Amino acid sequence: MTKLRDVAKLAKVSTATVSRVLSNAGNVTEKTRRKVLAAMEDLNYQPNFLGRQLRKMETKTILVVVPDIANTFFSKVLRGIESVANKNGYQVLMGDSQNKSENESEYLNHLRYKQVDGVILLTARTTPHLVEELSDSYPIVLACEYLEGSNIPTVSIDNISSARKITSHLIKLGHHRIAHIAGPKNVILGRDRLKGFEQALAQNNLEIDQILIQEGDFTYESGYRLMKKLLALQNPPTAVFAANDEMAIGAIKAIKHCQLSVPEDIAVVGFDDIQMASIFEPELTTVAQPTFEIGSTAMALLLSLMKKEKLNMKQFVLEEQMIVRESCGAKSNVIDSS
Amino acid sequence: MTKLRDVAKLAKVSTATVSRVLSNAGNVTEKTRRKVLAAMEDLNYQPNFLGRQLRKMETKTILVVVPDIANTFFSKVLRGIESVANKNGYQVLMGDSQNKSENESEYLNHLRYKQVDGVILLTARTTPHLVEELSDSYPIVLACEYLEGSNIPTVSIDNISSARKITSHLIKLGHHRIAHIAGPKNVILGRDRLKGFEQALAQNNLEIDQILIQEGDFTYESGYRLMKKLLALQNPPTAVFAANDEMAIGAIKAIKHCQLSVPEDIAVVGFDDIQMASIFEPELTTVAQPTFEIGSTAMALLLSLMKKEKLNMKQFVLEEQMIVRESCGAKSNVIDSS
DNA sequence: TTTAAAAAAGAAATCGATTACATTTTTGAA
DNA sequence: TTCAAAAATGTAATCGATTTCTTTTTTAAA
Repeated sequence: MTKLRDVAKLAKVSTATVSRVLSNAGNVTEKTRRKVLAAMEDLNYQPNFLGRQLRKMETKTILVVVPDIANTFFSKVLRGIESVANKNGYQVLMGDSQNKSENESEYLNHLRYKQVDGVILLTARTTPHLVEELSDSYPIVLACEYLEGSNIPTVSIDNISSARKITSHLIKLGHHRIAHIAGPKNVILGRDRLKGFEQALAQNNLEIDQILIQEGDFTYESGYRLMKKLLALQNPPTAVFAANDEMAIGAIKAIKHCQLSVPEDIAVVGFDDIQMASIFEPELTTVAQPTFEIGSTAMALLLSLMKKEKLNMKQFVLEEQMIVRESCGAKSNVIDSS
Repeated sequence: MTKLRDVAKLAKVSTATVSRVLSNAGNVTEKTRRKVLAAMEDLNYQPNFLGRQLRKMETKTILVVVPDIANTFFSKVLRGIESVANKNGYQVLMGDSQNKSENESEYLNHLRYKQVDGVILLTARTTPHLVEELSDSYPIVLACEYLEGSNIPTVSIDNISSARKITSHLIKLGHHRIAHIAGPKNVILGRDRLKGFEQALAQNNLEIDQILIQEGDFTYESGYRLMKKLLALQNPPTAVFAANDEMAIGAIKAIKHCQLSVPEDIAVVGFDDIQMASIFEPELTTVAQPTFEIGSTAMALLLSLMKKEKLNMKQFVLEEQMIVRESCGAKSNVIDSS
């Protein structure tokens, strides 16, 4: 490994001068600059980042912690993050927490150890306490999920109101007995979407039947399993709101396996608008989050944080959009009523 | 930031002793050890990795470069990598090259700059030259893809033979006019699967009609678009082999949109066995790669490389498995003939 | 030509931990 | 008790680049 000092020696200048050439800092004659560049070329010199990072105490790298890389929803958020990061000279690294809070905390240590300059959490299952504590000293942004009653910079949509809207949509279509395949109770998204679901029922004076609320874990399998359970009820639901698209697809699959059809026998709606939502049959009615924008906003926020800028706004709630497709039966309804 | 020196001062020992306690190096009395640990506790000391890394010239981190995180196939390989990595005290970071070779090269620079100890490439679109060159000096393992005529450590399946097998399967089912929606020509996987396809035709004395070979880019959209093109032919194919599941699903969708059905009118098979392959309707006949094992083997290989162990075997070809489901029509055939 | 200001270049400290080597302390056999 | 070997601890160099502080050189106005 040739190092800066070797370049300096060959070019017959000091290490300081080489460093100045390296960082384009100015105050270097064109003549010396050429001499140094030639020496670098000669020795095929590559600066060692560890040295630079140690001195500058920065890595120009940020870490994104994802709960589950297999979930394509997050990949779009990542694209948003990367687009802003790269424009600003930052590298993006990903860590997959695999839905385990231990892994999440593990990744957060990268901050303590100065391995990355900042972190965007697409999941906040770690003890809120830890995130709060770290957030005091290091740049952290939460995206998609958030921490209740916390002041940590956050970018997300209003999950409660979106869930309320899509549930109301089912109610408007004439359903009274609506089930909810919920997300995990320990995840804020799960709790919020449940809350929105319950609010919609309450607003329409519908009773909340606890047996119709089943807690899944955002996977296809749990959607399938819980739907089977709901179908086995004496009085099964006529509509189901699943807390994400994967579970919704699982639910539809379960319904089909019972020789029933969607939306004719049971209407199903999901949440997230993953790619499969528009490919699967029936096409899924769901809530589309502005994924790319969530990512880019989060990264912009993180940049401000890293620059220690004064923030006049730390929490962003972006607009979501309900996308009506086939699985809720609205379209066939429209045709019927026309 | 409290540093090692502060701990040493508080514990009234030398920095060397603190370092020894930190690394459990032994040669420290239990008494001093306690004193040091107490001081660390007191100051809430967290070692700075940059310092350690610079000195030891290692980061205990490896980087996995993925061509497209949105493709769930890779997430399973990643799980295999992580499982072995974590057992050996390595952190896994991911970089998404977004199918661009510039990004790929960019990520490879992490090696030069000593930001990671090793790299696993799940994509090798960069100029072979660059990878070859880096591979001389740094630990690099290729997984899934490989470089022709290269000696770089690699873990993959035999794409040519798998493609040949699944094409032969279609031929055995009675198809003579089989199309291939290929992967990109500049990706070895694309070329290999095409080669296998052609071999199968040749072995069965079927003519290769170039119009039936369409080059896609592994995305759903390209599968859809190219299938539409194939359907518009005067003499369309009766079966299609798509080089991956996403394109296969796109193709099926296109067929359905033309009021035709799969497999009755046209049989379709894919490659990879992503989760959607068994959820989508009709369920996809495809080739299942041992994803987890590819990942774990690649990581094990990388570990040996990083330890500079002598390798008696550098290239691994793992067993794949053809999974026959509905989309090829074999099952309905079986029922017919029974 | 002189001289003050500006620009260029160099010397050496620094970032934080590790470690080779040196020194001190402890151990235990003679 | 003595003393050599082993164990514990300390000192200071080191990893590679950046940066502060000086010193030297250049520039340009007087």
